[in-house]
Amino acid sequence: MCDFFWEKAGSSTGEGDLSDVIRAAQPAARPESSMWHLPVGPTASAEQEASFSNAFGDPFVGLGDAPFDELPDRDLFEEIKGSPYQIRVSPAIARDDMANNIGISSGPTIAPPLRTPGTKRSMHRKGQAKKVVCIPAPVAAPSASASTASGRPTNGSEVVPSDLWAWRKYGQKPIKGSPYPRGYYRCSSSKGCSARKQVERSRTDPNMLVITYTSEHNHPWPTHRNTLAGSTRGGHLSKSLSLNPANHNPIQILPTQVGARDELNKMTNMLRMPNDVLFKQEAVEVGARDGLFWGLTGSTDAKQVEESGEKVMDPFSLFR
DNA sequence: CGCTTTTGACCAGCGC
DNA sequence: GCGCTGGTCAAAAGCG
Repeated sequence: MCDFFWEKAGSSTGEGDLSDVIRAAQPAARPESSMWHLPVGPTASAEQEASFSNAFGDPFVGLGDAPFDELPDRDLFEEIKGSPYQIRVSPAIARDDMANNIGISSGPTIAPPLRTPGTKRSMHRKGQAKKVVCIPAPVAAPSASASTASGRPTNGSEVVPSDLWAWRKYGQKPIKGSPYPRGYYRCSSSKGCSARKQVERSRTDPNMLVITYTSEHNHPWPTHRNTLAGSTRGGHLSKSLSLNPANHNPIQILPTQVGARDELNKMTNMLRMPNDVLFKQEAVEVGARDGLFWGLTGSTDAKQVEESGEKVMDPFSLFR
């Protein structure tokens, strides 16, 4: 299972119902909407893959605050279906009782979020901006899975998707009820930045990473990342996925941008590959290049774009 | 030297 | 008040 949260635009209190979410997602009202897409899971059917492919260029599904404690009723679900924003969840994490309660299949196109009880602790932190995203866990090469780039044993640490922000790990704790530890990261791009993120594997779907972002960055994107000394932050995309739920990244791949369409077609073909590799690894890269995760890019590419002053990213540079 | 990760200790909130 | 749990701190050590 992967926990889901609905984003209520303009609010970080975690309050509000799903209707607010849908209305807030209307393009006219929120053109800058930085919605997130939940990739179809590894068991996607051809039909689901097609739906996934068709999602290129679509707005993405919103995630964020407001724990969604109850399944939506039929009317609300119809409202969701009528919205321009589709809600996709991994079939692997769509519950059977969703279908029973709402009369839909647990396909990828539209499904209600999971029941997310929400811990008392998480609930008591009122007023703190929080975004939760679920992504396919990057699959590291065997040689890299057991140790960091610096050669230290990782003691079970995740291969954490990186982004343009510099994160410094400051703790790791085993979480009760989960076989996987949770890593704690803070922004090291700027002193005094309160941005934090937590990374853990979904306890019921180990192929998914649950990343919780807390607080916003109080500074612009770093012009360059800090020294990599002692860092595990490599620039290799197959091990390094970037995502930016704060939607601060000015570098985005859009289907209409030069070179992007061919790349998207390529991704579409990739998505038709009926194997786990696609969804466990390739889909991550597809998501990265497609903008399924906004502003995904390797640090090198970001630097190149920045230095050249261009805002259009060369997707093929990611293969170099 | 300045950065990183690792890891045990410490602290605070919550339930009983 | 006590114990459990999650979140943070800080020392140690490695890397470029």
